[in-house]
Amino acid sequence: MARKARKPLTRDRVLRAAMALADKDGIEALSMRRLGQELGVEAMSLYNHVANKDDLLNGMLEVVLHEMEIPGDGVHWKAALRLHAVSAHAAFRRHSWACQLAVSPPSLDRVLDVQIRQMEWKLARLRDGLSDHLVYHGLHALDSHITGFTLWQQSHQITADNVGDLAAQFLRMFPADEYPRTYEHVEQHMTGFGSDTNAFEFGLDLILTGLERLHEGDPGVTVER
Amino acid sequence: MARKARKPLTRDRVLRAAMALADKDGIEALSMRRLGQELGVEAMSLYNHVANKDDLLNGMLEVVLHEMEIPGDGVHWKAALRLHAVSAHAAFRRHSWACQLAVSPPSLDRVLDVQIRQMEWKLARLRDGLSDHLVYHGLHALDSHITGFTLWQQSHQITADNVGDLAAQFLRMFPADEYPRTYEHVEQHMTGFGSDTNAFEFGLDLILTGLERLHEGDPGVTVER
DNA sequence: ACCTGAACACCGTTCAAGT
DNA sequence: ACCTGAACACCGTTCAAGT
Repeated sequence: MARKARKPLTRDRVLRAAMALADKDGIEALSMRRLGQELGVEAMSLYNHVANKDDLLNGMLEVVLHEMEIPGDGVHWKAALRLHAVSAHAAFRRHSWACQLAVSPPSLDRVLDVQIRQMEWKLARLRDGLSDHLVYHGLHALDSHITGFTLWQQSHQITADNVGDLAAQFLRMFPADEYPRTYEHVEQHMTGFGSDTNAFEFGLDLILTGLERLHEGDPGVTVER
Repeated sequence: MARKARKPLTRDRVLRAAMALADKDGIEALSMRRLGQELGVEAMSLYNHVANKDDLLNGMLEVVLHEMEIPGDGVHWKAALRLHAVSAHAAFRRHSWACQLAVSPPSLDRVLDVQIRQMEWKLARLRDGLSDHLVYHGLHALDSHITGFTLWQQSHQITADNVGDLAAQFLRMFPADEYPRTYEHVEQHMTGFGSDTNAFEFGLDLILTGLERLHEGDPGVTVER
């Protein structure tokens, strides 16, 4: 039997293993002991490559943020922001633990470089098409949609292991006569009334087009200032 | 000295104490041992009134959901949904731990009655003004804004104890020449360029007005179907 | 320089034992 | 019926000790 030639432990290898574990078994399964085990090492060894667990989580988030697309300057501001938002959503869906981390950062006293660079880019592109006031609120609307929709979507996700329970509960709790709208809505979800990818883009377009309309001075769009 | 006449422990008293603790010290400070201590009882006693910690968290969330306003039938669908969304946002802000719970429920196999009733109401009101297809996506856009914006807002919250660190880091990380837009944006936040309550309503109005426009067959609003 | 074992202060939860 | 003490199987993290 071949002797297992263990590769030397590095911060990068620790991060990758942690991401793989979180992707597979969920972020709640990621413990220092379990991660060490996965790497064939005692948990305490990890502290040679990572300051602590928060540092580990921060590092994992950083990798995911780098997976998000930043279109070049040739693209129109609205299309560019749309592309970025869609790729951000996709990255968060690939790593279901990441959006949670992005929105409730383990250590509030650290901001990642990549986060600031993305923010700067988004603000610059918004400014290409909108006034100061709309840029300010537009960033909030855009960012909150990216993370908010993703989290909301995850909370409604039906995973393979709870689909049976949910189906049974569904019939018990949503009787068609008592909750007709909800029954219909859930039915629409199950019959593919709208695909999941389009749901994200639907809200995204409401925001982007709404912003553009406001900039054009559309009086029909009422927003207090 | 007066003998402390301890009120009998009930599920309700446990829930209230847990909420008070989470409101004060954050959800991460809420442990069964700490909660028992707060109630003058051993942690194990709590299991007589609560099935387990997930049940406790579910109960806490339920109380918060009941704090959200459901306007009567006299109100126009758009105004009614707006009022509900604003009151939901306010409830989540009063209990900063609740939105996290709503969006990543501790036990996925349980849906709260109040959640279904609210969903039914929202769908009915949306249907008062919109077509089937818009109701379907409209609910997603609305719900994801309520929880998503709140979570996003919380992640950017500056609390009293980290304001010093952030101010220092701010100057170090956002040099005006390197990140001019971000610098300006953060400055706008600090000088009250837009108040926080309006930020939520800004995005809310983009969604509600956008939905209405789509229903009126506005060709300028491009959304794939 | 990196890894380890033992230890510390925490968790949620069970269960037999008390009243 | 309700509360408790001891215990179990977990956490993150420290630190002296090994190589």
